[in-house]
Amino acid sequence: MTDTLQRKPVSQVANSDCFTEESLTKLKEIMYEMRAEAGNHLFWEGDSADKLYFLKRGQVKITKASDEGKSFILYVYNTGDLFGQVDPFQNSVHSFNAEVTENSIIGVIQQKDLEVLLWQHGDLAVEFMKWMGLMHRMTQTKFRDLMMFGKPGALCSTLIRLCNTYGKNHGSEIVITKKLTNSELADMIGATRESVNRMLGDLKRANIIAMENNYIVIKDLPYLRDICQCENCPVDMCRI
Amino acid sequence: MTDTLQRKPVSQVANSDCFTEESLTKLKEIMYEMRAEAGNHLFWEGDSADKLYFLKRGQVKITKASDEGKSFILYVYNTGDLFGQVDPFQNSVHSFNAEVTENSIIGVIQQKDLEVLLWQHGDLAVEFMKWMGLMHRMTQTKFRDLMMFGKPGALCSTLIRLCNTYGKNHGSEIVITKKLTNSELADMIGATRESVNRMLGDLKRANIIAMENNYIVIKDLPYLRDICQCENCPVDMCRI
DNA sequence: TTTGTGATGTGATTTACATCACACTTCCTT
DNA sequence: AAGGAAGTGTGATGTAAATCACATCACAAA
Repeated sequence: MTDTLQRKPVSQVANSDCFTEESLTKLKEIMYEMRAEAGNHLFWEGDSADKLYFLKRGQVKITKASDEGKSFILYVYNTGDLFGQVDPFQNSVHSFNAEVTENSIIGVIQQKDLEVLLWQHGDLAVEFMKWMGLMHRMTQTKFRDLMMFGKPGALCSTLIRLCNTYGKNHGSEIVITKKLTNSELADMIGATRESVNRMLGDLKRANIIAMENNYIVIKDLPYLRDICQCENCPVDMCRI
Repeated sequence: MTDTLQRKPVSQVANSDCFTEESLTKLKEIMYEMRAEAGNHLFWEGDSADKLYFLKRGQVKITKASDEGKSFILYVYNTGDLFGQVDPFQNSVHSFNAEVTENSIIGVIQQKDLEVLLWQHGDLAVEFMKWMGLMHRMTQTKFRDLMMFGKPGALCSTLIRLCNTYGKNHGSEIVITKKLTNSELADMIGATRESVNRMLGDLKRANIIAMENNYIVIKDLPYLRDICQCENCPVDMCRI
């Protein structure tokens, strides 16, 4: 139940860990591989949503842009993550953009093929349902964190999620092994760069976090937990 | 594509409409029925989450309370709605409270029984997956609306969702056939009662909405749509 | 008929956060 | 090595929304 025990030894956990080796193999069999360059888009809002994506390597951000030009980052997916929309409508469209932020290798699954697979393999269907449930809960808890505890709470929640996704233990400290700009963090919590900068400054001054050659280091995780009333949920759920 | 065409003739649409009659029957066969009085709780956060609930009659709100006593309403479920958590963890717990707000008759499905059913019936598994996808998107779009367009945007989005859930056409106007207090609306958008009151006042003065014996009537839906940059998504998704 | 209770409506004040403006740093390029 | 771009840090100011503090209203119960 301690902070360090809960976190897995590896620095990066993928949401496809929900699946057994066999199920993942079955999914991989119906994928076709594609490459996408950083800066491209996998899909735009309004595009029809009938595919699932398995990120074999790279990074994809799910974002939403407002009319005034502000951008909101809903998810950041990394190597090993599975994402996409499964919808009951024939002509369903995406509500968000998928921005490729690192050169990526992506396995694409057609919804029709997935349906056949789920139809055939009950065990996969059950695992898939659990994976979907997990992703939904991740959205819900993030929603709660960003709505209920003000911008500082949203930032602390995001830092915790970054720990769970990219964290590497270093004694009692946790290094977030991923460079992040103030602007990126701002877009993740719906705040401005300036606000994030000031909040991070406060946390540094209070010795809650520190910077080590441009990586954020968490020195006092319980403090962050306290601010966003974090209940120490499973790392697999509490992610970016 | 017009507003009136899009809305179904019945004033209330249930999320279980995602399922075929046969599938719903299969689900009903593994339910056991229970009754719950208004004011009780179906579950509290921290309770183990291993059940699904089918609301045969009544109303249940999914809420979250902050330490400072503020309450946030995540969902409002009504007759015909299916809800609950399906999780990959053995000892998974709820992150939210389920508050029974009207005397209800509820069909309870054990996760284990559901798994067997999905395992056996591929067609049900596919439908179930689509239902889960729809619920997830509902959460995502609500998240976006409440985060990106300020409190007025959040309120307009909520009014539109209320239309899609409880709306009844009356000529060019839409009556929200459900009494709502300012406080309730406030808890749905994470604002204060006073703010909601002022915003509703503004909308009334601008002739966007009106009150008719304590029911909200929407007189200018396009205006609401504009404020929260609503893209006219399917009514089944854009709900409370 | 009064009294209590929950809801609405509204002003004054405070607070949180965005916006604007600009200096400073890093590091990449050619 | 100089110039530029991208990022950081921070003050001053503006604004949305919360908070506080009441007045009023509707209506049910005593």
